[in-house]
Amino acid sequence: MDERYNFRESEPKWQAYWAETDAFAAEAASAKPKCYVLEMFPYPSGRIHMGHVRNYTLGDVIARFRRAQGYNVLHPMGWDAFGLPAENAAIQNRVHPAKWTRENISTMKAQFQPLGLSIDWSREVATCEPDYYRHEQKMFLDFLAAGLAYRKTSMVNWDPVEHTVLANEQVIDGKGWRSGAAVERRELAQWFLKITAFADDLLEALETLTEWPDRVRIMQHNWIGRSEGARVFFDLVGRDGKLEVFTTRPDTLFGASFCAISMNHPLAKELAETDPALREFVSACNAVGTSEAAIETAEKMGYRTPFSVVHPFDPARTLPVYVANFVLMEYGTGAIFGCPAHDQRDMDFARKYGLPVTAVVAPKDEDAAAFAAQLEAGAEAFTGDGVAINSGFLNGLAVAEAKRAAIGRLAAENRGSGTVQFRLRDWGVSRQRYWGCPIPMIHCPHCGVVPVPDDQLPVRLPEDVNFDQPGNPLANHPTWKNVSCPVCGKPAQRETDTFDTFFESSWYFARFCDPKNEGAAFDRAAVDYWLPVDQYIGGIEHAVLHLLYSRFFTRALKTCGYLGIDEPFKGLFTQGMVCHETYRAANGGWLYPAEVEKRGEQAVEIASGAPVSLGRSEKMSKSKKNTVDPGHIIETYGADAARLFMLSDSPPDRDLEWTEAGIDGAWRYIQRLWRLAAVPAVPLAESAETASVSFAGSAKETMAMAHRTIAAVTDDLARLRFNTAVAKLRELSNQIAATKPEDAGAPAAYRFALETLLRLIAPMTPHIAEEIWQALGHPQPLSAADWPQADPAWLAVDTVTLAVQVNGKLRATLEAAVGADAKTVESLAMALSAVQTHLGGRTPKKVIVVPDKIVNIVG
RNA sequence: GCCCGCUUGAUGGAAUCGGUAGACAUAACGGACUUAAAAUCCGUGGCCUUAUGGCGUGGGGGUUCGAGUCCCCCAGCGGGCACCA
Repeated sequence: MDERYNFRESEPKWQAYWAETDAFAAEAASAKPKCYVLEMFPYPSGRIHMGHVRNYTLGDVIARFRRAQGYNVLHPMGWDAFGLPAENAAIQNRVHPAKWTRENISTMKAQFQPLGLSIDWSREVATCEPDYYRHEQKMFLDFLAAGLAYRKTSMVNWDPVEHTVLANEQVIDGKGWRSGAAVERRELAQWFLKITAFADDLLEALETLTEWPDRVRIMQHNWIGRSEGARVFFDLVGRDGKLEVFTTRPDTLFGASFCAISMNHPLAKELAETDPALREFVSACNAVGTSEAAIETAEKMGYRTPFSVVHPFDPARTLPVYVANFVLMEYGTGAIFGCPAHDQRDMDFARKYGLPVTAVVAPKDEDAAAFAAQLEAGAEAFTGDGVAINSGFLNGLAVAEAKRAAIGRLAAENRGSGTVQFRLRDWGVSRQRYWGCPIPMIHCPHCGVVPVPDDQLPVRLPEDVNFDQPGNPLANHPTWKNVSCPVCGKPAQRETDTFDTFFESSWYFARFCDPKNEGAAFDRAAVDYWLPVDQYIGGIEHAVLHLLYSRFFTRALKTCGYLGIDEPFKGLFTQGMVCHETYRAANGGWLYPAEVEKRGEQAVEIASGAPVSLGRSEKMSKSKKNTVDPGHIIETYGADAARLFMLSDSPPDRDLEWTEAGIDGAWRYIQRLWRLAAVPAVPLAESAETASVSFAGSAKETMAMAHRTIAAVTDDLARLRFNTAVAKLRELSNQIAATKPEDAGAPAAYRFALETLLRLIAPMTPHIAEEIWQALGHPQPLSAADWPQADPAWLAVDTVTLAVQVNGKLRATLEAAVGADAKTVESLAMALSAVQTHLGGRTPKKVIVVPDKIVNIVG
């Protein structure tokens, strides 16, 4: 063996070997238990970045580890290939989105190869290809038939930059999730998927996802936003009809002093037609905007309509109806009743418009009359628990009981009912864009909207489009959209909207189970075998987008008989971001790390020698130029060093700070590992057989640590604690190097521990592990070797170090036999001079002995 | 405003059940080797201190023989949701 490890030779050699031998192909039929490991597939943006390297390295370690443990592993890769960047590239560079996308895929695939990932490339899919998207067109038609898809005209979020509609989940703080442009409200006819049909189930099933991070479950829980309450009908005074209101506090109905409706409420719209003052009020409200800051500072504004309503529990009382800027048409019924005493916003509104405040809940132990007087005079609403007062038949009931009683009376009198309201709304999937899956529907002037018949699928995207005019190229295409109606045969037009690209990513994990199937999306037996995904890995940014859509889609597919499960991802892991320090030149411009050289605490620009100011570490991004090119890193340090550093320091769910020192350290360890074999401190035994060898001194300790490390690393990898696994492997390396040749059994211990180290580290740094394994004379590759087993005999220890405390402070340690009884340990401890010194002659009041751990002498 | 998470040496982090705080690294420093540098090897390393002493896991309080870990209050940082009735 050479004294230095040459990754430039070794890494491509092993990658070629794995490819030639189909080393990572999943077995079709297997007696082994299955394990489906999946990382969120990438969008083919053009080049891979460090976030990809981290994501796919984490998945690869799990896949290789499980394979070695004897699982039939499915570890596929594909491309989330539809999307807007391809269209933007088409507009800017006059290159067709299909060409741009396919070239990016081949570039990125080539960039993935040198990472040495254990991927089954035979299952690769790209969602922009008709052999993929044809199946989701069929799924959509099945959803339509099952009542899970529908078309309606509604107010939608319109992104003025992307010229398309966005789903609620894609609007962040009033801005488009990708463009950052302020979203406008528009009324459009759209296709929707009925995600609300599963609202309760999606919420309740979060409990069963025990291998998901809590915060993702909480985020989905909040997003679904279930609230229990009541629907209440208020009779309108002087005209037919009722005003329907949703409330979570039917117990406070006796405290109602007004009703308020949204300016988009049918009653408000009707009134606006004849009331110019209301129209003026509406435009004043619209001018405020919907950004976070605008909403926070916006004043509660109301417009007094001529309408009033009758109180449901007291026909003698009427309440005025306002149009108010804070009532949303999209939530509940677009109308509320206001109870100022017990809702701060209603209180603010009542004070502003001189409406009465009546306390109807008082804390249990306070004087009701005094509390009510104080509340009604003040400006703070009381929202705590208590007992109903001033509330007729509800008086004396606690809040929860009063809610039930109020709902009971409403229902009995046909004035309302208990109901559950969700924040979640149906998923709008229409996008006015070209580079997406065509929605397989046809608009016929005679027959209405009709589905494209199965035998005419797929509806292919036409390639001959141009991007010279704004808007959707499909809508501007001269011929594509003109078809004959499949029902009546007369001229009709295709739907020119395409699906939201989250449609494709909502079922790709199922396609990987049977990726070449032409007749169907996938074979039922294949998904029954492979799904759910055992370990899914990706960024937290999809906590409510992709992950919620996929959970819905799986249920919808089950409804339509495609598969038999509810939850697509059994285990979910959300990895942290890859961050880097930021650099700014004197002129304020950002600088790439490659343009900066650090000299001690100072940093200077290499080209000019000018000082550079150091900024905080942030997520790598092109805009701040704090990026490092994965290709460059692999060329300089090799894939194993890059992978090792990705896994070493930070726990995988936390952000990782990429540093030069860190990758250097990983590189040095790779070389150190090589030297353990190439320049061994102890001549290696012929084989790793240790049963017939007797060990002493450092050799014995090396053996013991090797076995301890097997147990610890196996546990760490199963729990995705890669950083601590690396630490333990480094400890074992240190121990191997410290093995003394003169100690009995040293050659066997050295070889055994080294081979153990290689097998344990192989999932993380597979190339060098294979190389050394081969150099040690193994004819079979390490990638085909079994995972090592710790020998319980070596894990057993006969003595243990106990901490000795006096009054809770550590004063000494002592060696005792494992399992030594309390009396023995106590007398050993009392005999220690440090204990006697600190006791200062006092007699112990109490001695606590925790076997094999600690003795605490209280005196 | 509501919900969630985090806060440990110069730095990333470890401490899995309440039981020896700082594993393993990175940076630094001292030494060996070298003409020299790099690499490598050996060593030092929480703070204060004359210490066999004291203090120490964001701050304050509590429970406990014992708290980084549990409870209460507060602060800072990060994230999610938000005129949601």
